[in-house]
Parts: sequence; structure tokens; C-alpha cells
Amino acid sequence: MLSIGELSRATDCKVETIRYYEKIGLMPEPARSAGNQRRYGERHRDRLHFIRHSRQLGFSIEAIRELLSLADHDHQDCAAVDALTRHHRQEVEARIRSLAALRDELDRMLRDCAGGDIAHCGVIQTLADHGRCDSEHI
Amino acid sequence: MLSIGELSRATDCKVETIRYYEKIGLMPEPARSAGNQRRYGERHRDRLHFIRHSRQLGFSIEAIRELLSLADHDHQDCAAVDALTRHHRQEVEARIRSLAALRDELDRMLRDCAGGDIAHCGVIQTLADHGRCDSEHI
DNA sequence: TTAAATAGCTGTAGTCACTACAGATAGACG
DNA sequence: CGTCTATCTGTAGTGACTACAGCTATTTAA
Repeated sequence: MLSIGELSRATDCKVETIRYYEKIGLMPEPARSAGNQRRYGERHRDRLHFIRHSRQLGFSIEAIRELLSLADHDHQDCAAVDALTRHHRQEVEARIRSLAALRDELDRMLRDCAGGDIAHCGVIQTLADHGRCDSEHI
Repeated sequence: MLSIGELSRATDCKVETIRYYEKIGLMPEPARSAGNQRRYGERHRDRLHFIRHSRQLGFSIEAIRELLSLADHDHQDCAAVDALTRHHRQEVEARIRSLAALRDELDRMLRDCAGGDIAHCGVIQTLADHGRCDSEHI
């Protein structure tokens, strides 16, 4: 059996985060030692690995809750899992496109900045006047 | 003079957000009507435009606070503004790269999912076992 | 002129996914 | 046995808003 600190090291997940996952019902309540400390088994470790990996991939807590519940029912078709993943992928893709537009806009601003006084600084002027920039990032 | 609702429409910024910016000291306290309602002038509108545009470009409130203070001192060299913008641009670029790695990982998971039982679902298995995937997204 | 509808006021609490702390108890090691 | 580290619970803080409750101002139509 693992203490919460051992589980923390095994999964690279902070102790506080583990307790947080338990509080919101993402991790089940573990057994306790005689002195009321949490004791975890392999199933807890596997589940926490699953959660942390999903978080690293950007899934929201609610999405993970659903993935976990789907994963618990082996006999079901995995179409639902697939759909959830595909949806998440589309959101990531959209976020990338939006950030790329931002980066390009920042580059334009920096190109326009010839140095010298703030009064003529391209960055400040672009920030002050939205009309001057391509508005693709909205 | 503009009411808070008019300013809101003029800058596409919610009324609550305007009051929030005032509370955190990003927007100055405006004049008030006889009945204690906020009344804004052009300078307020320009400043709010600046703030909103900067937020759309992903600058944090603290970064904007600094940009505003730099912009207020016309005589200073704009190197500081440039540096702030460049730094932000690097962060955006890093975020893009990290998200692209996530997207690729999600694509790999989806390719591995041949349909059928959850028990053999590539998505669930990858989520359950971090070792199976390229770890570039960490 | 007055009633109704809309807009605005303050202050507090909620969001997400944690993170940090305070003050207490448990367990490990010499 | 003492000391040190780990763990316990509960609460509050983060960023950048957003939502709501219960009140007052202002505008518009009758």
C-alpha cells in the first residue's frame, strides 16, 4: 500500500491535487491507516495515471470524468470515446489557429516598431487602435 | 459623456468587466452623475480600447498595466515595450508548439482506435498508459 | 405627470483546476 | 524518547472575469 506521498511521487501529481481529485469525486476514497492516513493500491495508481495523462493532453476534468466512466464499461463500443477525443482535438486545433494569428499580429507590431520615442512606437499605437491591425485574431 | 452601457457597446467590453477593471485599478475612477452613475469621456474609451485589444492579443492584466504605464511616458524609449512584446510573443510560440504536440498525440490515439470494444480501444489504452505515447507534450 | 421598463449601483459568490497555508496529528528513524 | 518529516482537515487564494441579489436612476410611453 502506498501513502499519499508515495502515490504523489509515483504519478508526478502533487499531494494536494490528489486530495482535490478525491474531494471532487474523480478519485475514489482510499483505505485508511490506523492513524487515519490514506493508503492506496494499484488501482488507485492506475486511475491517477490515467487522469494525469488526460490532463496533460488538455482534457477537462469533466471530460475525464466521462472518459473514466466509459473506460469502466469495457463492453460498450468505443465510439463515444472516439467522439470525445475528436471533439477535443478540434478545440485544440482551433486554439492553435487562434494563437498563430496572435503571434503573426505581434510580429507585425514588432516590425512596425522602429525604435525611438514611445510616441511613435508601433506596438503602442497598434494596441491603442485596433483598426490598424488585421483582425483575424478575434 | 458616456454611460457605462454606452462605453460597453463602444468597446465591446461587458459592463461587469469595466467595473472590474476599475476595481483592480486598471481603469481610473470616472466622474459620476447626480445619481451616482459613472460617466466616461474619450480618454476612458481610448484606454479601454487599448486594454481590450491587448487582452485579445493575450497580454495578461499585469503586462497591460506595465504597457499602459510605459505608454503614459511618451518621452521614454520604447525598448521596454518592445521587450515586453517580444517576451509575450515567445510565450505564445511556446504554447502553440505544445498544443501542436498535443494535437499530434490525439491524432495518434485516434489512428490507433480501430473501433469495437472499449477493452481494445487505443484511446483509452493510451490514456491509461503514458509510456505508450511520445512524451513530447510534457 | 406618472407608471413601467430599462439601466445602473454595490457587494458577494461562483467559475476552473488547482495551490498554499495554518494548526493539528501520525509515523519513521536514531 | 525525542525529533523530524509526512499527513490530516479546512479554508482561502490564484486570473480574469461572470453572475446574481436587492436596491436606485434614468428614460420612454401613455
